Amino acid sequence: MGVIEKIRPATVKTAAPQADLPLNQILKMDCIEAMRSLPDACIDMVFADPPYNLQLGGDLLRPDNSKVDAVDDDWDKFDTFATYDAFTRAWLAEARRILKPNGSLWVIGSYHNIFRVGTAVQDAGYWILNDIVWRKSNPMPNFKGTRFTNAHETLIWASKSEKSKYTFNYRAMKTLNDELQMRSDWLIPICGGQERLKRNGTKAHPTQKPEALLYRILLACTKPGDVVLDPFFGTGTTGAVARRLGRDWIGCEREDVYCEVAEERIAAALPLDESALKTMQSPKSAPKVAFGQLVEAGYLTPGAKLFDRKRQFEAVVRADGSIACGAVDGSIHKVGSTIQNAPSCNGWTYWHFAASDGAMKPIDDLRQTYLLATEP
Amino acid sequence: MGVIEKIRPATVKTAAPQADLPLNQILKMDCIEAMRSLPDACIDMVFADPPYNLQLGGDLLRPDNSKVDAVDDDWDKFDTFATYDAFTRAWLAEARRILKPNGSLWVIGSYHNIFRVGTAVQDAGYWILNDIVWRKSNPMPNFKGTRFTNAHETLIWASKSEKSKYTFNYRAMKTLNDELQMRSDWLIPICGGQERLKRNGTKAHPTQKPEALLYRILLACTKPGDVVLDPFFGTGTTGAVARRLGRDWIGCEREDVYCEVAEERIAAALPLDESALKTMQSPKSAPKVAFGQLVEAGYLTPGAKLFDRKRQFEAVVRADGSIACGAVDGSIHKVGSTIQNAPSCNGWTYWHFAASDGAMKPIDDLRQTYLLATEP
DNA sequence: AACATTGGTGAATCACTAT
DNA sequence: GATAGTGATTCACCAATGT
Repeated sequence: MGVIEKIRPATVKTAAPQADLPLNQILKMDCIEAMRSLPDACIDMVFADPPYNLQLGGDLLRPDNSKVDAVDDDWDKFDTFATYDAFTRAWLAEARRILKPNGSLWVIGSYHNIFRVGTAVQDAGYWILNDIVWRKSNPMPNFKGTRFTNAHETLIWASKSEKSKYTFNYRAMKTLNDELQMRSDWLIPICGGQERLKRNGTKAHPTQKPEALLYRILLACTKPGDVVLDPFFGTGTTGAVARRLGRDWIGCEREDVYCEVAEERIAAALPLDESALKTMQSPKSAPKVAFGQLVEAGYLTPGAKLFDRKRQFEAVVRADGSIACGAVDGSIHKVGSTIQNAPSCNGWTYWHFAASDGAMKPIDDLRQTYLLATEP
Repeated sequence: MGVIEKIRPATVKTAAPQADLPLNQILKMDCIEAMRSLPDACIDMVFADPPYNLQLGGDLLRPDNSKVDAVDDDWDKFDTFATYDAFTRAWLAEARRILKPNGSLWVIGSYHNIFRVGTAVQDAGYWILNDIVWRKSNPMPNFKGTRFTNAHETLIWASKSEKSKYTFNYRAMKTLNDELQMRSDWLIPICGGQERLKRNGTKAHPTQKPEALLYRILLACTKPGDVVLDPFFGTGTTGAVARRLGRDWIGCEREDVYCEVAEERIAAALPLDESALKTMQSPKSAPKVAFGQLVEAGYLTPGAKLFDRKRQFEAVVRADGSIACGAVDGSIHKVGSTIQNAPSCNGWTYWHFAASDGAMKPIDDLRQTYLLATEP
């Protein structure tokens, strides 16, 4: 019997002062302008899929309106990069302002732009937690045979600052990946088939992202009820997945066509019910049990003997829940670390007791039994 | 039969004025100084494995309390991003000067530094051709369960300029990859076992790269007789592979110990061993599918019901790919074994879902469908 | 000889709470 | 803010030893 059964339901979040946020809406304007209309520290996650190419076509902010003669290729390139960098730094700064202190940022890009974005992320004060590789199971081939098949895109996951206590649902990710830690390389098909949104028979958006990608991101790094903002909303993949997973969302998008498609799509995306939303929890969210409680409750009698797995050490349980091993005494953890000369020790798994059948079992088993018996 | 045999003989090169180059030698000095001693446009490829600027905190302990041997060498320490950027731009500029017009650059890094390096590569006038993901088959886990397992590093491949007629041995790569185009994600084990160089019983260099990685790079982007320069030579992986493949090399390295180890190693010039060849020839990973992927991909919706063949038990699919059957929850395998009180259970064949025609089908059918749809 | 068990390790930005 | 206490946390591969 595992630990899972003991997990309490998600604690109810204290009424968030978010009543004035434009939740679950598309702000039909430039993303920087849109973010400026929001208060500081109100967003749990920003997911951004910014323009990749550097052919800006007047779309983006140009710090000064000077026109550069495209005589020198290198200079022209530099100007283009500088313009893109300025735009990137501007939206990243706004995004960081509206992020809560423990909020996090996801950005996706390809080799055309991701290095510039990543540098700007670091310079803006974010703290990179991982870079993630989206491996496409069905990428477009390199028709000319001149390069390697460009079969992946890169995502950056960063917290607002180095000290942030960001959300990472470790256990849910491990469960999702067949009880192995989720790695930084994800194999996910590109968006096609029924999922690919069409408008007048052609694809509605050139770079629609697969829902599976957003699903994993939101499941990993947000909690139900969190607010996710997407500055480049497009056809609303972020909104659709957020709604399904019981997260609130805010989108920024200037193109009317995209907004229409996104609104239809999200309306059709049904939220999951609460039981389906539940994910595997880490044992640390289970109520704590002090070793002394087991003694009080009679699961172990004062005077009982505890052993390490190899029976090299023997300790005696005392009435107050401390244990003594030779001259060393104290908590199960402290004695364990002292006699091993280790910096730390989890006494629950280090110490064993002799069960009625003579087998040695970790005292953590007793804790589980106690939890089962005392859970309301 | 390896791939080597398929390589065409070197096309006759126009009399190369390279008689005065320090071929197949280690220049025992700072790499910028070393490159300055070389003439313009004399190198076919630069492969660089620069310091990553890891910025590690305190010690990291494994679950068994042993200490992780961190990279704490002085050569990896930089005060600020600005210092690191200046260093990066300086060596990239020298490297570009000594590259032939059709030469190309490879750089490897992790999320700590690769974004800054990539930005500098673009700003220096190089033209990025691909970014390549080295997926590690055996990375170090994330011991604390705080992030995704950092399971890859990133390489950038760039030509000297946009107009360069760079070398890409498309046919050799396709042959190496079972007659499929070589993709931008490469699965290669980290360097260990016999290949890992030791000095006094401990690793000679903290970040020795696997020969398989260099093998693929040199095979793809150089011709026999080409000159490869490595500004951060370390223990000479680049030199060893270059020699085996009939390429000339030049290394830059300041540390005497690394130079000694590298010289011995290259002199020994071991032929590729069988295991290394195998890793290079069969880069495809086993098509393993986690149950959670089916949920992410929409093959099963959270909230869907699963049944055993006799419909005695019913379980609900949850968002993270766990299932819940009454009070029991966990993976499809664990829940199956628990409710049957069996030591183990193959969830794929035990659990069934109701197909659109009402028939009960094992979820393994979904896995097969998914594999067919996503097989790379 | 063949197989099972144990121990070691790899470019890592690796905890949280109460006092 | 610093310190101390509690206790959560690992995958693949290789080498050496044990059965």
